[in-house]
Amino acid sequence: MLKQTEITTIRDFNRNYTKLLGILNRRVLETPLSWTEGRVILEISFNHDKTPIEIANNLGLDKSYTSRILNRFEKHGLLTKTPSVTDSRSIELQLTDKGSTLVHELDERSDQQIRDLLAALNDNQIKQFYQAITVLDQLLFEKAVD
Amino acid sequence: MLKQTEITTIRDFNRNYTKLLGILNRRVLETPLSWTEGRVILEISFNHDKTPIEIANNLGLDKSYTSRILNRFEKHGLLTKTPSVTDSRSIELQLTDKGSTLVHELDERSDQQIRDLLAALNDNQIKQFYQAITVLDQLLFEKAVD
DNA sequence: GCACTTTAGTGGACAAAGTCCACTATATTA
DNA sequence: TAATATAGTGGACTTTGTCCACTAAAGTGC
Repeated sequence: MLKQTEITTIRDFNRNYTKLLGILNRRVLETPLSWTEGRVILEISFNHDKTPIEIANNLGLDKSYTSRILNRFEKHGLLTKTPSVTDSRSIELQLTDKGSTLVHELDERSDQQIRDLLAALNDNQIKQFYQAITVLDQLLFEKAVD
Repeated sequence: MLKQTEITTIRDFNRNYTKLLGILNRRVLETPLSWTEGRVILEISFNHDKTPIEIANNLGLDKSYTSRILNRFEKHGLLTKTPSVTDSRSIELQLTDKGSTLVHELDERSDQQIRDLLAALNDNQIKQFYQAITVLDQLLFEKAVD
């Protein structure tokens, strides 16, 4: 099926690509947030997660760890907690204006990360890149038919 | 150049892809080594690094941190250190048989990671995947001409 | 040769990130 | 109603990584 040289090519690409993204991510992270904190606040914003447990589950984090992160967010005025009306063991999270502003900033930096990634390419190459990404996305994440 | 929707597609792909690789990596990491330790021992083996400072530089690690990792490796019989003949401040590293065996095991697990990645795809899809990876690799890492 | 600066490796002290466990208070199930 | 499961929290801990200072050996300019 796959030759050893092809596996090696894919492995090398994966290593190089994740490394490159990691380097570009440093710019995204030039914020008060750590990598995981960034994922958490984006998860709250983007997926409209309402409770700590959802976030912990969706991101695969320890619930205790998540709890502490959310406490820090609250302390820094990024979100507010209100008791859940449907389950009084639970809590609902709302981003404050400050929190939303930060999310917006992270979002723009992430967009910039992509532009940086492609900065050295010309229009035709960017088109090729996008098409290749689309192929991978469909194959891995969208269960495209043959 | 890039539409916002395209940027979002790329961002989503990057997030999903790194997440998926991270999950598959857990299997690779079912060894006595942490992620960074794995990178270090592979670097010693693959790039034939001979000195701690080369490893620290190549992997972007703190030299103190690297020193401690290498000490652990020595303690666990994965490598031996010999004084450099050309620079007596420095040290040359050699993997022991045990170290080489571990590298081989990591290598096989990494290959298996790729197979797992593509496990749900049929032959034609695997071919498409490989071609797309090749395109990305050339565009990002091989400075291919237009 | 001799002062000066740089470099390789190490360890102490610390910070950041993440895990594990126990606990309380609710909710769910039988 | 009794037993069990779940949400959230905090204490204690480990792992991971950073920063700084130090020694000993090179390298550099003269």
